[in-house]
Amino acid sequence: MNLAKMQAVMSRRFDGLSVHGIGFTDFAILYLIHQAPGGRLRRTDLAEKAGLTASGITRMLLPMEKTGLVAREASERDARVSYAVLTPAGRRIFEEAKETANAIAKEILPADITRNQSLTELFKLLGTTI
Amino acid sequence: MNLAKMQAVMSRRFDGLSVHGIGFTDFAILYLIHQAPGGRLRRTDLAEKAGLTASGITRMLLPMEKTGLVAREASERDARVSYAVLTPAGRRIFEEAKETANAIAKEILPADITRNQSLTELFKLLGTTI
DNA sequence: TTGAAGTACTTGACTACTCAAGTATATGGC
DNA sequence: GCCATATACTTGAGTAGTCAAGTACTTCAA
Repeated sequence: MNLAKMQAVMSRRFDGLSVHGIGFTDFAILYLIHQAPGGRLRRTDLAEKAGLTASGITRMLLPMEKTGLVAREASERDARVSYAVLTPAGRRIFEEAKETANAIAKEILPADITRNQSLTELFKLLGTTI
Repeated sequence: MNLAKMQAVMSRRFDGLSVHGIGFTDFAILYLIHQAPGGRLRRTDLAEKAGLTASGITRMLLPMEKTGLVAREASERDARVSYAVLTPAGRRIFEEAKETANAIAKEILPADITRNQSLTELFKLLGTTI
């Protein structure tokens, strides 16, 4: 229950990203592509990292391709895979949204560093147990 | 990102509840009604506790009313509110599903108590900061 | 070198929500 | 007593996913 509520509160808070015309998941996707080696990610890997299914990624990326935030790039080695890359517009929106996201994160997390630390520690913990 | 993934993994794990014919949110709803004082909850309060909107509750409860897990109870004082209560069938299913949920939770959480403790502590922490 | 099994992705049909607007009732100040 | 404002809930339309099935390609072993 706490988890569901927490999740609900989190994504509600990050609604501030909508000023950039993107949602929380879109931001996550831009982030993941941005920091991937070579600035590109196979859709399958993107799905795994974002905690979605492959079909979820197809559907999320469709409007993002239409509005020109991300683009497809074929693989030279494997005709099945297509990479997701950021367009210049996508990079720009991501940088802007990152500022907003950071501001929101700072607002949510207390200034108190010890708390912040236990938070990251907690996430680490959850990462290992799941 | 971690949060989204964690949430995804969690609800995937709790798919085991489907043997009882209910999902994770349904279980949460049964739980919340069950442990409410008087065994009943205003739909609004249920929404707040479950981290949903009022309309989300309306839609979740609709099939649960049809299959006879929960029922409506009018308020004597306020004609606007209707309480959600468990039917005998709902109570039975809840008790059965609780066993399953506990088993899943034990499987997910490590036997190590210190970890478990920091987990609950973390949740407490998040409760205060959000 | 071919065919069986596996992987990457898309699509159709569905679920579980959300928000905005609407209905019904309650409350508090005048 | 009556109106403005607020609260509880429902409903229509839309979004963000899921799963199962299908297509296209790859790999590997006989």
